[in-house]
Amino acid sequence: MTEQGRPVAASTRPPREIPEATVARLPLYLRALHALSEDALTTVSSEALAAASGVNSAKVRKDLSHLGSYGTRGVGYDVDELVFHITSLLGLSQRWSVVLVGVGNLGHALAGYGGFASRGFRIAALLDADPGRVGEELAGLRVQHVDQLDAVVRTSGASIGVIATPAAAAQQVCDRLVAAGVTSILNFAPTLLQVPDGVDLRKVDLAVELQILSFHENRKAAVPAPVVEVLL
Amino acid sequence: MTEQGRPVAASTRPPREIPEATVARLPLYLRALHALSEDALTTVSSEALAAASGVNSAKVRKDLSHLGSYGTRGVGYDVDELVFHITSLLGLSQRWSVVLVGVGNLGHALAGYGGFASRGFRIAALLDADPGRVGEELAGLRVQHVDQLDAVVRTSGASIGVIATPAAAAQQVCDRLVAAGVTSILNFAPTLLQVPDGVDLRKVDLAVELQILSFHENRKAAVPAPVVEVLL
DNA sequence: GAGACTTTGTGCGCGCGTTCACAAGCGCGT
DNA sequence: ACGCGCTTGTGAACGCGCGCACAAAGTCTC
Repeated sequence: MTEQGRPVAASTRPPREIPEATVARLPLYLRALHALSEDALTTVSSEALAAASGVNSAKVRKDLSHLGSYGTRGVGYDVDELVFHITSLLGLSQRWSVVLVGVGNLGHALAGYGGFASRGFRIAALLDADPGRVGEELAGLRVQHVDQLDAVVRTSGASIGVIATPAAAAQQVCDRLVAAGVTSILNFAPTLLQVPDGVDLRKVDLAVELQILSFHENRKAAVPAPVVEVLL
Repeated sequence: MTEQGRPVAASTRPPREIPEATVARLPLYLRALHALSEDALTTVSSEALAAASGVNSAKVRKDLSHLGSYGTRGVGYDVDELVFHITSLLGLSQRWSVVLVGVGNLGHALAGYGGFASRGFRIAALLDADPGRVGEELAGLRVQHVDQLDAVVRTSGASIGVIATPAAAAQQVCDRLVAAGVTSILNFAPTLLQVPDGVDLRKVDLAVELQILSFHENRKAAVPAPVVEVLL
């Protein structure tokens, strides 16, 4: 976050396309680096960072090489420098405003989740379609009606939307968000959303995760004692 | 779910290894199929299923071919038959008991999340380390102290554990779950967990998802107007 | 100052997953 | 009974990402 040793002239250029798989790991590195930083470590080897992030060391080196060469052979990477560059590449040096739609169980949890604020995300507004929930105070914010969506997005300048509504309402909320100018959406509703080009969409599906576990659990139970035919 | 046309002798064999990528999509197909089923459709083409699941039709066919050939050329797939086979392959024809550790914001949301019960997952117990939370009633269950973990897992026969604790406690909880016999873990804590071989581990990291969105958002803002050097 | 040691950066081969494209198969209409 | 049209199932090419292994490059010791 602070200034590093030298002025470093040409290093600002984000060299080219960064592989999506690398992007997905950068937050992990960042988290590990913050932990290392709190332990007052100034440099870290790819091996150590790999261990702390749960990946392969070669992968770490290749990933970091994509954002320029900030390592020193024989030494490793400067922790603060890496933190700075990853933070800046991920766009976390600015605060993003996030609009959260759907204040049910999950929405409550998300609104109260500390991990958002700690990484530069500011919840700009909470919205819900249920009049019974409008006005409720939550995480220092007052829940507003979803009809306010357009106005709220525009005045807050939010470009990220989080959908935590029931599946049936998700597409409509999504459309409204897009229409209001949101260009990145994180969807927790268990449904397929259609977004126009230029809008990024990520999905977190809790039920799917459990079902994948269930598959493997089923396999574990079936292989040692192959009692599969009982079903017919 | 019901019996299909003929007795079908050799079709029960889950033919071989199913690619992990396919497994991850099966729940999506299942969801789409349930929707089709409610619309009283009896057959579905790979094209239609693909559209409903948000994937490519060739991928759908290849995925479904991994679980045996249940399609009819010129017609498509029998919806009920597909539902039956996918359900059974994913192990959803039995109810899995799930132990949920950590009843903070996220834990509350998870406990109240309907998507679990609707797919054959039964929350067997809620656990928390905070004595102030023990005894609280939630989703029809009483929160128990985490010291009960071993006993609860053994008596309920739960093989799936969900960790929704703070990061600092996650590894310890994980170790306890494994020691008690849990063989699949879904981790919501933002930390790297170590598990022994034979234990499946999946991770859901809300902060990481937002940071990935932030990266793309940052790119979108940077490319049209390349104002990146302002930071130095 | 030179050599030994450490660690980065990357060229390369491999395997998985995606997609195209098409032959084989099935039903329906005539 | 036969052919037409539709849809599956899959062979094959492609591309991405992973991980090994090593040369390049820097540090440290003596």
